[in-house]
Amino acid sequence: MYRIGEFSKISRIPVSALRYYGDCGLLPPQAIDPQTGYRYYSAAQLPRLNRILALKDLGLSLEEIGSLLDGELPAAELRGMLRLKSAEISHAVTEQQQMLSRVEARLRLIESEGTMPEQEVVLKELDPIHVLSIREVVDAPTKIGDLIGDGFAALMPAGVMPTAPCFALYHDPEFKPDEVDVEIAFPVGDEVTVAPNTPGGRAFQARTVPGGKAAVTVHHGGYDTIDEAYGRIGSWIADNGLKFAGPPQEAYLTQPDDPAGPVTEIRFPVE
Amino acid sequence: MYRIGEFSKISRIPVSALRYYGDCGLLPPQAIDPQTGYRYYSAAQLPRLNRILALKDLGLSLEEIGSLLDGELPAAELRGMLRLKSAEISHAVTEQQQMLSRVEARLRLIESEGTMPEQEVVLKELDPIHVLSIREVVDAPTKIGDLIGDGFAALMPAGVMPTAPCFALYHDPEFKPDEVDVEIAFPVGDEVTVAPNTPGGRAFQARTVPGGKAAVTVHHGGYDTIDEAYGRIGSWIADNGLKFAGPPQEAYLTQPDDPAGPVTEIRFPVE
DNA sequence: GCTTGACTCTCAAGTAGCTCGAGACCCCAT
DNA sequence: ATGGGGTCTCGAGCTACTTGAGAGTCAAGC
Repeated sequence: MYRIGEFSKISRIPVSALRYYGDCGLLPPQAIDPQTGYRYYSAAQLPRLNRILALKDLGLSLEEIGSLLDGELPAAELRGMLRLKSAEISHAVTEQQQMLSRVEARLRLIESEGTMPEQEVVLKELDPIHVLSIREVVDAPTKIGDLIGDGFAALMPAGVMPTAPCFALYHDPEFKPDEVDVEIAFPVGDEVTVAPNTPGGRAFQARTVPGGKAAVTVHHGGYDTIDEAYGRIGSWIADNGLKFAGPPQEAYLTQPDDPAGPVTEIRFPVE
Repeated sequence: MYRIGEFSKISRIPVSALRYYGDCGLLPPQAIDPQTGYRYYSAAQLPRLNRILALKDLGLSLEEIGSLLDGELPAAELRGMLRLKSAEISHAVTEQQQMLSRVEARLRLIESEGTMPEQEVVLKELDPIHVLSIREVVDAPTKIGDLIGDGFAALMPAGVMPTAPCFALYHDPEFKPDEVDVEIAFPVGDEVTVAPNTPGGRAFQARTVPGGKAAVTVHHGGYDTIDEAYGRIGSWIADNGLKFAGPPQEAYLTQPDDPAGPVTEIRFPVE
């Protein structure tokens, strides 16, 4: 029978960890002196301790280990657990590798630029969103503002309030400045399916814009400099080895009269 | 100005996380109503939030992000930080991969054996340890017990108490049952350098057994079945792609009169 | 028998990055 | 005035321990 310090020395596990394993029932001491509370361990407990360590080494949590050890090892269950773990770990590995490649991309970027960019591109998960939208081919990007105005003008009096900032979807496979196929979407509750025509006589369509992963960045400033944001997001997508997966979106996050200037969010569905 | 729920919707960050970022100074709300405590955010804060997310995505902690953002980005420091992170992540990746291969080795083992072994092999870090030792070539493994007895008989009267269980080192490059080159080591304090000869007339030598990683398992039971443990540890080392790195050790963890039977720990320095 | 120093005990708090819940307050529409 | 949904603060919970405070224990030397 060893005292905890000696047992710690021969097992090479810190005293505090041994106490912890004891307290949570994983490795109770062989005996506890009822007078002094001293824990006493025996060498015969090393196999159990080693099994705990080995399972921990496989990435199992102490709780999982406990149920395995006390459940007398139903081999099938252990197999299932390990298969799960294996999937989990290989998922973690690919995630880490992606993180590594992101870090390295960022390092290259810093070495070439000498500094960090003002705006970042991040990957986000978009929820599917139900909208009322109008789609039209316009001959100049500035007409988009008019479309939005018309849309609001039709919806507000009808008592339909957008539930999130409105946004545009660009359906052109490539950009043509004098023939833009654009859809203006107003997020609304799921139950809203009809709306009056716009002042320009256009009809709303109710549909659900699909969700999924998207590369997202924001542009802070006038519309004439928005190309920066598009350039940034494009090279980020390339750097991270992703692919376009749907029409890009442009969300208008500020009121037209915001003193801090307009803020636009650009979202490219990817992968 | 958005309330926290709206800002959460457009940033797709949970309210609780926004509050947390605000509380720890990373992203304080643009304004807080002093009457109600309501937090108000503006779209102009999205760039900062995105930067936080991007840096978090690179694996930086919130504290590191804070110091980078508030320290106005000394590019050199950021570079250093990222290089550190990069090394850290690739280290984590190789560790995870090793864990994965251990899990898969274990899975294979279960599929072939149908159950889990009673004893485990684990990798531990050995500390260098100062010992008094006697080395001799004996013609039968059973003579090792006599050597240990002689060693104790010499040390105890001289007031030298071992500080840890004594162990044997096997110096043979290969095993020969009738000619075993064995060293019996008694761990002692650093300051102990001399001891009387043993009853058999053998001289102690003071030396430090080097530390390092070792594959460790314990054998519970008589010496005649210790081959199981050697077999186990040998195949474990092979399965995990390690190499022997020094003479194996056998530590005797129990007193000869322990009612639960003897317990022996076997350690193979590796890599 | 007393002191000293090493060891051990219990209990509480800290770690990172949030999430969740309780109980109270606020805002807006009817 | 009321009701429902949003928001507030504060505290606990998550993992696997580590660290520290304050008190009790053990063995050896005087």
